[in-house]
Amino acid sequence: MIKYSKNLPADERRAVTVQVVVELAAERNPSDITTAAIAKRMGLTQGALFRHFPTKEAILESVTTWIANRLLTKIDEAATQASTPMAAIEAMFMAHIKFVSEHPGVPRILFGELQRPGDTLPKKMVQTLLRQYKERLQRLLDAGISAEELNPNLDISAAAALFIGSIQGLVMQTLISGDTAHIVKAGPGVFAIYCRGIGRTV
Amino acid sequence: MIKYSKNLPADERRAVTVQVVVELAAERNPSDITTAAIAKRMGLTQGALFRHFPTKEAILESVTTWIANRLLTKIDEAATQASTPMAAIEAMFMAHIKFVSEHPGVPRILFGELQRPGDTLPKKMVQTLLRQYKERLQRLLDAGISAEELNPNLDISAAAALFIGSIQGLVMQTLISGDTAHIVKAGPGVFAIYCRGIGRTV
DNA sequence: CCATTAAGATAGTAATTAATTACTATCTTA
DNA sequence: TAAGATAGTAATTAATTACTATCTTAATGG
Repeated sequence: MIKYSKNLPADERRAVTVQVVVELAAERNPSDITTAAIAKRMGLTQGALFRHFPTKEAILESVTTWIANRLLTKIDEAATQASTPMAAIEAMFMAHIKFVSEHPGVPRILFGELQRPGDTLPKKMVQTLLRQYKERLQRLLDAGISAEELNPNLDISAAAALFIGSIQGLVMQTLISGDTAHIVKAGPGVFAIYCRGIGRTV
Repeated sequence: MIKYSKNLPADERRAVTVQVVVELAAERNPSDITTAAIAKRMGLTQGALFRHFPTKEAILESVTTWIANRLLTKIDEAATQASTPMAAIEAMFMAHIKFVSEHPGVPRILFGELQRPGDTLPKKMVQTLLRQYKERLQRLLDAGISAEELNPNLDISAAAALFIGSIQGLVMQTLISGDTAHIVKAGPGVFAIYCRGIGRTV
């Protein structure tokens, strides 16, 4: 396993570090992740981390960048393959819950960053990510109305909020049950109700 | 202000402490709240806290108890005043977002506790709260189907998850915008879509 | 009005944290 | 294969954490 290799090139070490943080965030509250824990998971000493990142904050910045790139790429790929706006919204939903089920730490990291007081760089990055996410969503919802797939009187902003919320609700469910696979199983049922809520006819 | 009074009776001091934690959770990540910060907010020294609570964990237990009692009472009051199951669901939703807008720290505390590894007492208390919440919800949804207000083929479990998620989505929105009043303004729009999603006709 | 007691202040503790240090092992390449 | 660059180690730092022991003050009932 590369994760336990020593003397990795700096860029690989940084990449592995990001992965380890995402991994640890699946197991505990992201704000409880210490630099010692990150290093230990890689089989490194704590001090070695600071050869590759100037501060702990810089690690979180890299993690946020990875999440943003990865998530937006995944949902864009899914959406572009769909033929109708409604199909694109569904594909986006499924791609998102697949990503989250593969990386259960991700929503915790995002939610955690948003809670931080003041204007830290990682927090602003998460806000940017969610803004971009919302833009894509609203574009699709607009297109769906134009294509007469959706309720013409739909409140676009509310529909976007509920879309994000539906995923967050599934995340809550997995936190209650402790079963990360639950989100994929329960996802379609939740989306069906959402779909009915924004749709043209029932 | 009672909060800054000295020499409060022990039970009052404990009550004030709980309020202060809820207050602080609105401003920062709940897991970043230190005993020093709690004491400072009350105009007390840090050591004085431990006259009233044996451990920090015990403070969190009291906070969770307060939230559970308060939230369940509020939604029960709201639901019992409604005449139809659907009206009760709506009243429950509005009561919940009102409570959350008055105490923005509450959903953060609940989400934070759920993330903790292992089986801490506060975590189990939150799981119990959410289970009780879901029970009430599913009872109302069942009644709504019987009363022919709701889609007879409704996936009750998914509908409950989406209900909780819709609130969580609104919370996310407030975290992005930083505007706690937003949740009350945007709430009805989100609920309208939810309502359409579970409803019988459109 | 004073003695008792509950509440709080003061001044600590040990453990943990992110970060820094001087040093060593390993890889690359000319 | 020697020299320089890169990656990691081990020990230590100052700050912060939850928690405790001891002293002081304020409220209250006889």
